[in-house]
Amino acid sequence: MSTTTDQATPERSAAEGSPEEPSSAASASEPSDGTERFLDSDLALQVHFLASRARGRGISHANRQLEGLDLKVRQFSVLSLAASGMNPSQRELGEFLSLDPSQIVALVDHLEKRGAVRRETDPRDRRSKIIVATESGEDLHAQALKILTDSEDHTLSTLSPRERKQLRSLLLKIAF
Amino acid sequence: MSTTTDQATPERSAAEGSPEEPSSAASASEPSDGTERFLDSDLALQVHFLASRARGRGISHANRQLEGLDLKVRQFSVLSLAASGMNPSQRELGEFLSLDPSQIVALVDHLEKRGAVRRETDPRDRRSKIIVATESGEDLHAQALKILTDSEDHTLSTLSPRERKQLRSLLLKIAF
DNA sequence: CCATACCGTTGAGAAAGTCAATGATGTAGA
DNA sequence: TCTACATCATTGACTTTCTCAACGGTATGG
Repeated sequence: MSTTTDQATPERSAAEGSPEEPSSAASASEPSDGTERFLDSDLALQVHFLASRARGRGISHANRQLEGLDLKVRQFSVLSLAASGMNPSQRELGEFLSLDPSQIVALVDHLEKRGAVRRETDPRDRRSKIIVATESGEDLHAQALKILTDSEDHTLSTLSPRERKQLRSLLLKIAF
Repeated sequence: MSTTTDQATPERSAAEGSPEEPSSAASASEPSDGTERFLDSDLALQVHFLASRARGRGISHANRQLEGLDLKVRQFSVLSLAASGMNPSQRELGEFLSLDPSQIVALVDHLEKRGAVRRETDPRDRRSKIIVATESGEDLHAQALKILTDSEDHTLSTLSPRERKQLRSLLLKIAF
């Protein structure tokens, strides 16, 4: 798909004055800078590149929206599983989130100090620590989930409901 | 545009004890580990999570396959655009790859020392440096592209050709 | 000529990722 | 039972990646 009237030929580069500017912190977005001409490169065909960009945009936006809760997507992912009622251990958290156990420690430490989660020694295996959300943690999670849902809705705004479903389904197939 | 808060880039796949081909006689279920029970969590519905995991797995595998060329996906992305004939400037590289200009400097420095790319001052704007691949750089790119194509083929092995096309199309829509 | 904006570069510090080692605990086998 | 080995959370050291501010060289518009 090409909505560009531009071509790959390096003819000129500065014929347009200054398009616009990121006036303050509001609308803005749509980083359609002028690098769309690279969409024809073979790099742009690679899924890892597209996934990286999509992910980057999504997480970036989500993190901005979460600022009010002083929470990051990274922390939310742990909190979310802790609040899921599925009683994940730290090792499981690491597996599922593709994070090193040492990072889980730091994440849980942070959330625990904040009073959002609690470490509970698994009675069946005292080496293992089950991470569960506190009441305020569940509160926080509910608020964050709402914000993230809206954020994702924004991120996927160019996709129809059907396409969104397809996207999730396809990603799920290759994510595990 | 500068993305304010962004998250990292997990490039590790804890879920892989043995790279290579899974095969084996085992039943080989979806998740390599045993954390599939979390697929019902609301976290697993979030596109950013799925994209992160998919991306992590893909890049991780790709990087392993590229080890023989002593090249990383990150470096390839710059080399690829340099070898595209589109004469990208460093600023454009940064925009397109969502990387800070300072990171582009480091990446180009590395590739230049290796003799894969060359900095050419843009005659139209002497502030700007056009990055072009050398002959050996184009060679390297060709080899890497082949490896990455195979790698992606492996990463997307659970998807039909039609689904792969859909996935690229959907990601493209939300990546820009 | 001057003010302003942009490009690449440098440097510093924060965040994230990687890896090895350790204490506590669990498990299987002699 | 005792013993060897594996697993879990944790710590610490280190590398990579990210983010931001500042600076010199260059362009652009008065």
